[in-house]
Amino acid sequence: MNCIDYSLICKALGDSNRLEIVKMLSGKELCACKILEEFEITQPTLSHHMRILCDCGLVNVKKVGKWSHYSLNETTLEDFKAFVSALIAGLDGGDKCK
Amino acid sequence: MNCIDYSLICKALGDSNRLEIVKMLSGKELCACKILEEFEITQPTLSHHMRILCDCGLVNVKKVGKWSHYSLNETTLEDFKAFVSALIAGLDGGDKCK
DNA sequence: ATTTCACATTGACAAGCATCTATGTATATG
DNA sequence: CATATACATAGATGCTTGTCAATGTGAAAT
Repeated sequence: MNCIDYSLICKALGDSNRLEIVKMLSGKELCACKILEEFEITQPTLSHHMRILCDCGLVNVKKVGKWSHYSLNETTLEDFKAFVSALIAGLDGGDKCK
Repeated sequence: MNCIDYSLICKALGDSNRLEIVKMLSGKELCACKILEEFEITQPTLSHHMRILCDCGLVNVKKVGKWSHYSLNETTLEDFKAFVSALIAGLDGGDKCK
C-alpha cells in the first residue's frame, strides 16, 4: 500500500551518520539513547535523523514507556534490494508506484 | 581495490534526477545528449550530475570522438546490493574498506 | 506533586548543493 | 581556417539540510 520513494530512501542513507545508524540497527533493536552514545551529535540532531529514517520507511519505532525502540524495516529493505537488482538486470527498476 | 563509499553512492542516488538517469542507463548505454533530451535541465547541470555518478563509481564513461558514452558499473551495483543484503541479514553490512 | 529521564519540537544559522549563465576545450565538418 | 557540435569548467545564486541551544512533552520515580 505505502508508496515507496527510492529517492527518499537514498537521500536518507546519503548522510554518513544515518548510514551508520542503519548499520547499527542491522539485526538488533536499539533505543535512541543507546544509539546516541555512539555519535558525537546532540540528542535533537539524532531525533531529527531518526525521523528522516522513519519517514522514508527504513526504520520502525516502538514506544515502550519512556523509551523509543528503533529497528530496521525489512520489507522496505527487501524492496530496495529488489530495486537495485532490477537496475543490474536492466529491467528499468520498475516503478512500484505508477 | 577501489574503496567503495556506500554513503557517497546513496547521496548520488538521493537526487531524483540522478536516480532517473541511473534507471535510464539500466541495460543501455547512452551518450549525454540523449540523456539530456529527457530532462528539463541545462547541459552544464547534467554534466555536473554525470560527474557525481561517475565519482562514486556507479557509472562508467567511454569517450568516443565528441561523444561520451555512459553506462552503469555493474560491479559497484553488485557490491551495493550485497551491502543492502547484509543489512537485512543482520550481518552489520561489513565495511568493505575498514 | 515534584523531579528526573527519554525523546520531540522550534527557531536560527552555517555549510552544502542543485541550478543557472558564461565561457572554455576538443573533435569533427565544410 | 572557420564553424558547429558535444561536453566540461568557473563563478554566482537561491534553496536545502545538518547542526545546535532552548524549550516542550510525557512517563517513571522519589
